[in-house]
Amino acid sequence: MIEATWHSPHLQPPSNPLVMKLERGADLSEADKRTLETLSARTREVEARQDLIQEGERPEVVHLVMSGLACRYKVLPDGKRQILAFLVPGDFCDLHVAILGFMDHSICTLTPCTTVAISSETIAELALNHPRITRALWWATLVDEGVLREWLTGMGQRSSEAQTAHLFCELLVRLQAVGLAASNSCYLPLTQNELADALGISPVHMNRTLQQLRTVGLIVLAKGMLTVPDVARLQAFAHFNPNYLHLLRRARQA
Amino acid sequence: MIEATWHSPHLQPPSNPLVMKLERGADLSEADKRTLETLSARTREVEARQDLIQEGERPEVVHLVMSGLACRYKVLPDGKRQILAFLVPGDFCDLHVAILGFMDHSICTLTPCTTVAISSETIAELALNHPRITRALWWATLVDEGVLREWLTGMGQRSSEAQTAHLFCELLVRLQAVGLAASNSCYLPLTQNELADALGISPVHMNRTLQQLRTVGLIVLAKGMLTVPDVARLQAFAHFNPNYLHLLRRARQA
DNA sequence: CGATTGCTTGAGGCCCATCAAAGGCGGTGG
DNA sequence: CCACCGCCTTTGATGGGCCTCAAGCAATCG
Repeated sequence: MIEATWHSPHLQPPSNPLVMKLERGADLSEADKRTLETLSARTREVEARQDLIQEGERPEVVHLVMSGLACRYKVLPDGKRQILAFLVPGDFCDLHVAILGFMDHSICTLTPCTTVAISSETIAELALNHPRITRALWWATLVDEGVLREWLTGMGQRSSEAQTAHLFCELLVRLQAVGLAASNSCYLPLTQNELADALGISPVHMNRTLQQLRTVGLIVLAKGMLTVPDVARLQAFAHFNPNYLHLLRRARQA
Repeated sequence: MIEATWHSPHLQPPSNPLVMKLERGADLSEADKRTLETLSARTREVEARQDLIQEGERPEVVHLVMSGLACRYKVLPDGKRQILAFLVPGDFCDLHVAILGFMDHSICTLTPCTTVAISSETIAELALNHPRITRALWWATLVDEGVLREWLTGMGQRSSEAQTAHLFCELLVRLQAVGLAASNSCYLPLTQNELADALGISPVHMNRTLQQLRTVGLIVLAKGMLTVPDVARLQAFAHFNPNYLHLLRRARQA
């Protein structure tokens, strides 16, 4: 059962994923961490394949993913879908909407998710009284932009194999950063269809690309579990350089 | 001469492009506008094809384009280049670097440019004493992210013709927003090579794609001048919806 | 007037989309 | 408990979009 995998004991975040993530981007005090934990305490369970927000909406609250997997996406008039980002625990859905006013894309869950809705008043209060947290939130937003640039580069210039390998490297690192991945494996309950929509290729070709990566021994992917036999080799194959994720070295050593 | 076209009298911004742009994202007071004008007064001329910043750098200043055309880009180990964004007058190059610490991509001029370097102290002072300007700067950053999402969507899901048409629609609107385009035409001194690197296709295919758009009468593109005979038709062809540029309606009417 | 840069065109072939269909696998219900 | 169903994955066949290589042309410039 997909849900069980994300909730299985040894992959449960040892700490709050929001705190773990934001620590990578800013120096937070103990008080800051407690504030964030309180903030993310009031959770809500959402089923798989539910829209959290839709394009055009003007949400009053900011959504946050605390467990499960979600994605940003756009749908074109002809029905084609482009997945713009995968959201893992600790990721915000719509921090930007306070300034931009409305969503220019939608967000839906891919697996059952635990989410938190944070009121805009709370965000405003953070901005006033918690400068380090505010900085960390902006850091998270800017990292999202960095990831977007890397995806664009991959889609424009990399082969489908390299692009796929690169995505797996990225997800492994991001899940590790929130305590949801071992050193060379993680639960990744994405369908090939979803992967295809993220990489901009057809599902059939996605399937063949994965088979190719499996055949050469770069990945083991089955039953929602990704294992990377040789992480350095996969990273070399994908020319993966984690700089664009802007994780502090200090935090990485911890 | 490319330089001359950008400096030709009738396309000279009637007002400061930075002010014109930021007015689209926030309500600025007259004092705010004067502050921005003062800020952008100390300009520097840069030749075409010069790097303003390179990947990995930790610039001490924030760069701003006041005239000319520049781009964000990444180069892969095999030498392939992906252009991540076109920067037009009024656009910032590296606002994010104060929080992210280092550049995860490079920026170079495509035409001769006039740029401004703003010290990080000045930015910090703005953050402290000019909340509306600060908000406008964040707005600009978030719009950049929206543009990135749209580009990703185009690269993944649109045909090369639609993607190209979409880019032209975008640039026309963005240049209009800073007073550098007429209602259906603008100077656009991009080589087909540069366009190809932005769209993620080969230069040869870029050439054929442009010919196709010309043949069906959607665009006229020659000598660095883009003319769109029927803007609504081009927008319909590209399924262009300017929402993602987040230009305030209020300002759009002005 | 060579040299450089950008644009254009042709030929051949690969990558990838599309269409179609068959085989797992979990879940449901009789 | 097994038949059935839906979702996902896999496989084959075919065609087209796009890449690469290669060469010719136009415009600009020292």
